[in-house]
Amino acid sequence: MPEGHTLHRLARDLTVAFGGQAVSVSSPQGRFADEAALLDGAVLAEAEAWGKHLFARFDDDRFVHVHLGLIGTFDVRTGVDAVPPPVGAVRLRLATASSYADLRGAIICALVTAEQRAGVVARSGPDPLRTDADPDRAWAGVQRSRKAIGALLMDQGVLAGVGNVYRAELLFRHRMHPLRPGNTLRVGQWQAMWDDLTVLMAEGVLSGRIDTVRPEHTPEAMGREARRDDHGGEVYVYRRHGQPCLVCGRKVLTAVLEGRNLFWCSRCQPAFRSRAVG
DNA sequence: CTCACATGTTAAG
DNA sequence: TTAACCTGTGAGC
Repeated sequence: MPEGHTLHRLARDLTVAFGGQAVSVSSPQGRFADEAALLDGAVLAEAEAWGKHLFARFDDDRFVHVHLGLIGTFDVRTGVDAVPPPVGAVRLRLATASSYADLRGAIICALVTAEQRAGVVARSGPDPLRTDADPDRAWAGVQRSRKAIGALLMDQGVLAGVGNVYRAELLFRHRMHPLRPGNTLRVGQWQAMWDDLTVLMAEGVLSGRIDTVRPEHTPEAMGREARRDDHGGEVYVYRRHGQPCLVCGRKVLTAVLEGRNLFWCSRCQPAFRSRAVG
């Protein structure tokens, strides 16, 4: 679940549920108990996402900084008759009379200052989901790097919010080999990828899923049987290794790059060949 | 039921 | 490079 779209969706839901209200803050699991006591009863002004980081702003410019990591969840429930007892290891619970939100398994849950929040933002690249994002900053990071574009897309200091699913799918949609060096891209290629990301991820915020298959390639349009992926969306290559490419039929390949699984089609995303020699 | 692995990142070795 | 975070899902027995 937790790529950038998930965090932006969560920020929206938290703001709707708690924005402008005094919130009961607790830590049933205990690891956030001291901080929760300091915040208990304070007004939550708004929640905001920056890449995969989430910040909930409380009175006096205090922020709860959350990063879900790989396994974290933050469940927001509104319109309840009564707030139920916590289930499992709830590190942070926000609650009002009619809403509650439970955080479990997060890699970061901390009470931070505005300065600390600004530091996280400063270390992040532009976020395609933010209207104030500057794609040229990301291009600068891509253009000067000899690292693979498949690694740069996941580098949160180059751009913020892309995870393994969006990486695999964006590269497929642009027919780009994951190992192509960043400094071999043309600016037009990067602009097209960035523009595509802003649309795809904004759709992801609305739907809560990652859907990347174009209408002309859906199973229905291709006369194939419909299919459902683990994560609930329709994708071209993510975790489809060994299965036929939805466009050309060749087997989807997989490899590990910097500790993360990579997926691509060898025919649709041919290896990049430098023009420098020969 | 138990086990491995996952849309992520940091810190220790 | 590996463990930790410690949830959720799917595969396999």
